[in-house]
Amino acid sequence: MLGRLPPLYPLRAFEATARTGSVTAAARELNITHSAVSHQLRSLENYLQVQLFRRSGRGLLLTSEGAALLPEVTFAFEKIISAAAGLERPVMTGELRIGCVPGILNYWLMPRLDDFARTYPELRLRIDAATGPEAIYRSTLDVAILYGDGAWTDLWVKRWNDVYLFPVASPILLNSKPLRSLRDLSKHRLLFAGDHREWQSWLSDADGLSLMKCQKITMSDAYLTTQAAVLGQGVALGDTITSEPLLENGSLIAPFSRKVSGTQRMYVVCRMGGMEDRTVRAFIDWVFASRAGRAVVS
Amino acid sequence: MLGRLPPLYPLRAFEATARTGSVTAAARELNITHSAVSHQLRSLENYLQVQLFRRSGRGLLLTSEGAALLPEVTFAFEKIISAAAGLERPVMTGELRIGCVPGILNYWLMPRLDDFARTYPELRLRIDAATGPEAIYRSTLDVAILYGDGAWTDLWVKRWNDVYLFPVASPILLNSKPLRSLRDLSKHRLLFAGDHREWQSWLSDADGLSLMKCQKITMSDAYLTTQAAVLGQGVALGDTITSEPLLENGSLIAPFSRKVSGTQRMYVVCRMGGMEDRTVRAFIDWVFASRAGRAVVS
DNA sequence: ATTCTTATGTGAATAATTATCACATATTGA
DNA sequence: TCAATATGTGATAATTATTCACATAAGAAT
Repeated sequence: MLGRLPPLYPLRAFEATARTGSVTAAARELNITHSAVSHQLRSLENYLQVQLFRRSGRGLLLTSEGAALLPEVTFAFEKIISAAAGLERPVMTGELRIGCVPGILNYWLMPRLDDFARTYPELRLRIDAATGPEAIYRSTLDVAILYGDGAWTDLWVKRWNDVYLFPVASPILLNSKPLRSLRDLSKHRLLFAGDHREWQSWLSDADGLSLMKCQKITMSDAYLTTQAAVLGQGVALGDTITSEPLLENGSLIAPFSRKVSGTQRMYVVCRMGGMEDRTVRAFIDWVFASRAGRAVVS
Repeated sequence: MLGRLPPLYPLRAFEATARTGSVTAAARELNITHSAVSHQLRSLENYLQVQLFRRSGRGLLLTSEGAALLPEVTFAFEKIISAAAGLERPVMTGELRIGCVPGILNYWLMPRLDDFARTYPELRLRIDAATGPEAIYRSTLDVAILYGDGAWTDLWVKRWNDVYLFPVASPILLNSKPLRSLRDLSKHRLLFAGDHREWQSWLSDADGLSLMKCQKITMSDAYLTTQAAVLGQGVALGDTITSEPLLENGSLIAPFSRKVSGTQRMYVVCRMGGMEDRTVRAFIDWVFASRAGRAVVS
């Protein structure tokens, strides 16, 4: 190995960017921010002293040097991936205990679980609804997808997805009782998950109104409010992840386009050394690879 | 790129270790410590959940998994190196001004300079003896190989080599005036470079003696004392780098096997943004690749 | 056997790199 | 012209890589 290897992570950023044709797409693929990719590209160009892209405002274009580099690098990385994947190693066996907040569990995880389970047929899966990390601490669960502030001590935590909130209701309900303006909301029943903060934040973002005096029903979690909304029981605050399939198949309608970001975020969590467990890591890798905002499973 | 890339720097450590068959050799090749390589290997095995080496005390042996991985990875890295090297880019031209402490300059740099110059035929080189970083600050020099404590502010500094010191003298001198024991030293003339600290440290390491009362000559740098030793003028403190060729061709003899490490070290230095200059980086890369302790140029 | 020398392993601390955040800038298209 | 979308950037945070200082282990040398 006489020559010198260029910095490898910048190179991987280049590869993904050049292949997808976009910094943003590369960032999504690599599960990092576009900012990180942008920095890496700059540092690679600087290191190689070659311009790899021509910037044209909104998009990038490979220069001839970049175009020459891309296939070689793609090939090399694919070689590495396949070599690493092809290593003989024990089949994944044992039990993996997964926790998940109810909404994501029903509308995101359940429909995709088959994909994961199929990959590790020898793995026994146990799925539990969980709203906090307690079961992880207690070692009753190995991994969990949770909503919160991410400040759970002594746990391995990684941000998974941001959540954006907007009102949703059943088309049947809206048919009988229209919802065209904010004012109309007061004629509806509002469905609260947990506390009132999220609705409050949406309303105040909408026009500075605070909670209007209309009927309110509070339920323990977003899954229940969403289900209630589907059944025409009232207007819930849906989120980008759980409501997506319901909007798509027509079970729900989003009468307002305004979205506010949730007061907290989605995190993937396991115990401190948990990532050393292959099954845990496999699940976490899969969760990030299948992450919302990417290709949707039909 | 569906699969996931394993951590790349650990992978590069694996490649070098597996290819050379030794952690130490890999570390030398990568210009990092064996400790770093060892850590990386462990973390790669841990990540892949595969044992890549079988440890047998003093050496390593590839497992069958490791053996399967090696050629693929070597191939991939070579592909990357050749692709990066093959990029169209301007020939290196202009002037590169190199400074070096006199001893290394004469006994290490000079004999190897041809190798560097041949690689960049369009580059005009200017070589100066330099004992400190002043000329770098003044922008009279672009890079330098210096002896010191490395604490030069506002400069890019990287440790190059440690230096070990031991007495050296001409065989002719020793023929006429033997030097078998420490006591014999007092009958000789000692040659000091700069200050007395280095001799003092060797003597105190040898038997707690401080500077004995024998004749002393002080010269400005180690090149002069070494030359004086070659000419039979006395006993100098040679170092591992500069004395090596002289010991090899018989111009000098090291009557004692005891070595002490120098009070300071060798560093490669340039101005802060200097590494962005391709010629500077090329030289620094070359200096580290040709570093003492590696293959010797005949 | 005992010491020397050479090689690898390890935990804690440091250095360096990579990634994020919070904006800024620029382009396209409604 | 104003959103909406995409990239760029400096400052900061987080993560990785590397060193350090010492431990361990096995051949080689005495």
